[in-house]
Amino acid sequence: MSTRVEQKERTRRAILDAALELSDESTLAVLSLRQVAKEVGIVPTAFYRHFDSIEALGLALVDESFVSLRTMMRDLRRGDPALSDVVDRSVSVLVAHVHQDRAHFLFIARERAAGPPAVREAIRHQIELFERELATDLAQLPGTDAWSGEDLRVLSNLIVTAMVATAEAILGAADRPDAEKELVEQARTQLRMVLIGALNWRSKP
Amino acid sequence: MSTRVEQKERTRRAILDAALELSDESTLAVLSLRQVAKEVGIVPTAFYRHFDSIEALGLALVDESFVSLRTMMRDLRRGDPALSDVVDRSVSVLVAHVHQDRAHFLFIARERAAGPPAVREAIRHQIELFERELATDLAQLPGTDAWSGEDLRVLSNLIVTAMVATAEAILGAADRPDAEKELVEQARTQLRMVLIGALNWRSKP
DNA sequence: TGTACATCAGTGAACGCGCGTTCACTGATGTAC
DNA sequence: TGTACATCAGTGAACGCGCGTTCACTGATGTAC
Repeated sequence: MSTRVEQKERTRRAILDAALELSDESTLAVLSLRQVAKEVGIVPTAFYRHFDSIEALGLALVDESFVSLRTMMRDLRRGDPALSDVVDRSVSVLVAHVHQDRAHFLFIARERAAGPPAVREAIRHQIELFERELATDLAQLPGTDAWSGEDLRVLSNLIVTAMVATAEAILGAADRPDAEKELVEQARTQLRMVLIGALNWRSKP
Repeated sequence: MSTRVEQKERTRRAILDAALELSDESTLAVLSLRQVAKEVGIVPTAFYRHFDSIEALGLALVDESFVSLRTMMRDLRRGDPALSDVVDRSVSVLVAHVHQDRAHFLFIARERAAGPPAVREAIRHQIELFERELATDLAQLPGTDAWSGEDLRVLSNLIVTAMVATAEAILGAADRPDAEKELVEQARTQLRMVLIGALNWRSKP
């Protein structure tokens, strides 16, 4: 096994980790190549051996973050899709992943609104893929036979929007367990309200 | 009437407008005092006659933006609170205000996620006030008698979250009227779904 | 196995630039008498 | 109304600093024979 290749990969990882950690406190937009290099312990010019620019680094971080989100999605699909406790389980899995992957969630939350256009677009696209997957899952639930594909998509969008907002609120409530507990309860109630609305919904013909 | 005071106010306005326009393309965090001064046509040091820092300027812009949102809220409350067309009217008013006050909405959308901590907190606080007002309005609707105050708050949060997401999506769909039309239709459907869920909801005892 | 050469991640000096902030200033506007 | 003084928004030079990017380089690792 080539030591040189391994070493390069290790440095690349260190750059990604440093950027993630540094953008925890501000934004990719104010992150300087020199700050990242200093944090990693390399000279600024060595950065270019790994990425063309901070923006390219940002796109790599988006990819990486959504790999983690897909793992969450897989966790969610595992187990009984019965409606009874699907809400509680979904919210619990979301909260667990927000804690486990805090840095990635924080990164996405920030850059979604304020990142460079290419980064924002990449995030928007990934969230849209997410919504489509959720729509497919929802179509499996009993009681959705009368729904149009369009209405399934609209419902998915609403659920994803609410879950994104919950994740962002939980990130903001770090180290305030009581506030987090309230947010979790709120998210569960909201999901239940939405599902009750959904089950009483009939698509226009 | 003092010309000196008027002139100072005019320069202050010009600084606020320039900052709003410049942060349209990026974020407050990367906005430099020198850029703003250049845009206004004053020397950088003159900035300090009006604001202590870019962050203080940001807080002033938050206040200003929410004045505009309160105008929107007032527009919404005007007219018949009957449930029949409350959804269509609410979404229409939101869309109209997003267009009319595009710069302010864009500013809030960005800084809400990526602004300096004090700015983020100010925005969070204003949105919370908003939710409370909405909860008060919802309590006037027929069919909510059986609701707890807590559930009213949770419902308000869900509605505000969905409307914020709609506003942000519309800002992102600038100059694509067909995409905007779809977003408007989606927002209406989502609000109807949520209200149907709400009307079939009974708070826990 | 040993040698000669190629690769390439990381180095370090240097550049011109825009930044926030300081300071003493200017001159038009405002005020007291 | 006229004069002498005070106020203060805006000026302009200067500072030290961190920035992205260029360039020629070094020396350990990898490869061909």
